[in-house]
Amino acid sequence: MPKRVAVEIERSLRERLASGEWASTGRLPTERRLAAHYGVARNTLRKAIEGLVREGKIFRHVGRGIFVNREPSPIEQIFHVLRDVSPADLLAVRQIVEPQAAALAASHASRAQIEAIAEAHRMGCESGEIALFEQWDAEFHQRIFAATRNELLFAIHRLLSLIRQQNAWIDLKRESFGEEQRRNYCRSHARILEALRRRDDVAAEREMRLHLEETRQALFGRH
Amino acid sequence: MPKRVAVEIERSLRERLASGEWASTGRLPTERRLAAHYGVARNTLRKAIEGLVREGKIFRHVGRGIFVNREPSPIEQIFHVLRDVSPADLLAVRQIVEPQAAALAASHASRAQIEAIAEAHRMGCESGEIALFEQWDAEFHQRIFAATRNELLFAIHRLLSLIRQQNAWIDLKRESFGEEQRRNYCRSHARILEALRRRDDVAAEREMRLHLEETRQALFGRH
DNA sequence: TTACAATGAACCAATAGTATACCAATTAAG
DNA sequence: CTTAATTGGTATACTATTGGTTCATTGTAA
Repeated sequence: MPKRVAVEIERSLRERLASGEWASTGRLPTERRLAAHYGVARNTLRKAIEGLVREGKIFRHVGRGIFVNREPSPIEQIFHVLRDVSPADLLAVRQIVEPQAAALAASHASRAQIEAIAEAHRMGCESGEIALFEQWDAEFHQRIFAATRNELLFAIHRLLSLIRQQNAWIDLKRESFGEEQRRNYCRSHARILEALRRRDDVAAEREMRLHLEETRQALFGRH
Repeated sequence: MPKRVAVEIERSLRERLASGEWASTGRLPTERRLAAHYGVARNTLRKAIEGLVREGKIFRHVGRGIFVNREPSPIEQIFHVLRDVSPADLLAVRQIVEPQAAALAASHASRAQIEAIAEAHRMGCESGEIALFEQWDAEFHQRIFAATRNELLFAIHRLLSLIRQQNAWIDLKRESFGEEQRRNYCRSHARILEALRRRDDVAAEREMRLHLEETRQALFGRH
């Protein structure tokens, strides 16, 4: 029978790969070098590595080379997801988290923190430009999370803010954002702030929920 | 093989930056000087520093030069917080997020996803060792988040799981975790699963809320 | 002979790096 | 204030290397 050199080479490459021989640099020699190393034609070597490619143990790029498939760390995996989250998913999470955060803030906020929230509300309502309003709008929500006195909750909110900043679909919102909408938001913020001042966690939760429903309709229309 | 000089230079610059070589003046040499130092074209050097710019470790100004950014990037700041979150804060966030996630799962889960949740429940109840039970317990909750079909929500849950894994205070829980508690958890899981099977989002939310209250009492005692 | 593995060669397309020029913002000297 | 030099930002042309592909040819076992 024919010598079947390819399967021998494939076995050898599997061993060398498992031994971590290429793990440090993360890349293998070129096909031509490997072929020369095994004293074999490039076609034969390509047959030998096709199985490894199909199994996902290695992957190749034209003009670059052959690389070992390194499993990304859990954190890397998570952040890979965060890069392209849909606006619908983001809003759904906000609708889960923010009303409860408002309730917590009503219970836990210091007087200074509530005044900081009030300041953000006032600056937002008084600001003329849309860009400035959006900045104070973000500040308003952020200060509510800070007032929960829950570091983890605050961190999650900053994470959500980061997603909003680095995703382009936020521009869609800006187009559909007029003067009337701005006044509505301002009134909603006022009701939330009022509930916080009264330390009324139930009302704060409700008003924040209504505010986010308002936001949802501005983005996606009513259901 | 293509030399990939840029990657090497990027690694070198990362080291020199971390070592504080440019910390005193706060600025790096010009692109042309750095390129000459590494004996490389300016294009290549620019590729090498693009990653550092994207991560916010350095920033550039036309006509001025390249400067080191003393402030950690937003993501680094967030993760610095995540490293030492109190168990109380973590549980509070779980109590906010997980009941709503259960409700979403009841509405959005596929039949296969519900069966996957049921499997995790069954394996957990049948497992003899505590360690094995905890593994399936985590899997139970994770699969509920997967069933929400909200990628961001799923990512947040994996983030919370990471925090639990890398913080040492989880050991406190294990000490206070007996056979009776395990049976209680198993019954709670069964009620949650039943609600999911009925597509009853209100019941799923309620049962998950009760389950987390149960967890809170196991950790901190009753209020 | 026949079937199949392997060879050797050629060419394509993608990528990395080099070299060069020009632009716009900034800075410093006159 | 004006002007020249410096610096990062950008674009283009060119070279070399690498994986992707095809094809004619050779060698060997059935």
